[in-house]
Amino acid sequence: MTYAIAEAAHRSGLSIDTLRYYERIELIDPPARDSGGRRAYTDEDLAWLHFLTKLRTTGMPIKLMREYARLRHQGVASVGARKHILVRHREDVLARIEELRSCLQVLNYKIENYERISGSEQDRQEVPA
Amino acid sequence: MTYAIAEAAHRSGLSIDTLRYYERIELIDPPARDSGGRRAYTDEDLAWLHFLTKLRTTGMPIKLMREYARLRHQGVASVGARKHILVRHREDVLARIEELRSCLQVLNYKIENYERISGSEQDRQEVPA
DNA sequence: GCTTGACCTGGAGCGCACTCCAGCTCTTAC
DNA sequence: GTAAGAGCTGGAGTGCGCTCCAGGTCAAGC
Repeated sequence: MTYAIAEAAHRSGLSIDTLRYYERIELIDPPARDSGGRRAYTDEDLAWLHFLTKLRTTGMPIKLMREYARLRHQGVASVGARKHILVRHREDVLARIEELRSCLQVLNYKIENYERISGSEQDRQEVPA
Repeated sequence: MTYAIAEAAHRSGLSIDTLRYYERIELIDPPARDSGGRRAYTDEDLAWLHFLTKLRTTGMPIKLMREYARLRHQGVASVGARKHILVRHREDVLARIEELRSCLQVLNYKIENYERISGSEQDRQEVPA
């Protein structure tokens, strides 16, 4: 089973242009081509794309994703290096979640404040900032 | 108490250039100037900057921050609109946290997988993608 | 056999959020 | 009074991650 680029785009949630872009910058291997020279993505290609989108979503820079993709070509010899990248990235993601959570508290505080202001009729007594 | 731009940069965690940039794009009001024409930031300015950095950290686009800053000038009349922005943004942040969490599971799965591979001596039997 | 539509390539363009630069002024310390 | 250093302005440049475009090919349906 293979997929034309439009279908691969649909399934991966990326645009057609982005798929070709990812290929150009060597994030993904050039997929097979059909008789007419068109890209034919396999399920394996899609699985890799799916994983890449997870890395992107979590904010991994494309440079590092490329590094990871490069290591992948070296097979089992690079397992340690790849694991290292993912473990470090996991730390980044956890830190990011914590950061968001801490900002959330500020947001909550501000929102509560607005509720107090509009709840009461005391005008013009807004807390600065 | 006022602060020179270098000190304001230090305290806000932004760069001097970014402070001037934020002023240019009307994210912050032009601060007072000292006798020599140099910017003199107040504690209130810093408090606003501090809040802005929270919004930035949580991924609010600068356009929306500008809108928020604009509303702020309208005083109490805009409290509803400002609250609305923050409430919507809070939803975005919560959704983002959930997204990160879900990606974390994929990451964990991959890392465990790598641990199985390098733990056993079975080479070349890597799960695709 | 001709139109239509998906796909192809190489390369240019874009939006965002800064970041840097040249050339100037102003204060402070010697 | 002069040299150093912080700050000033307007404007150009940067890096990232796409996104768009022109001009062409190819296969399928009428």
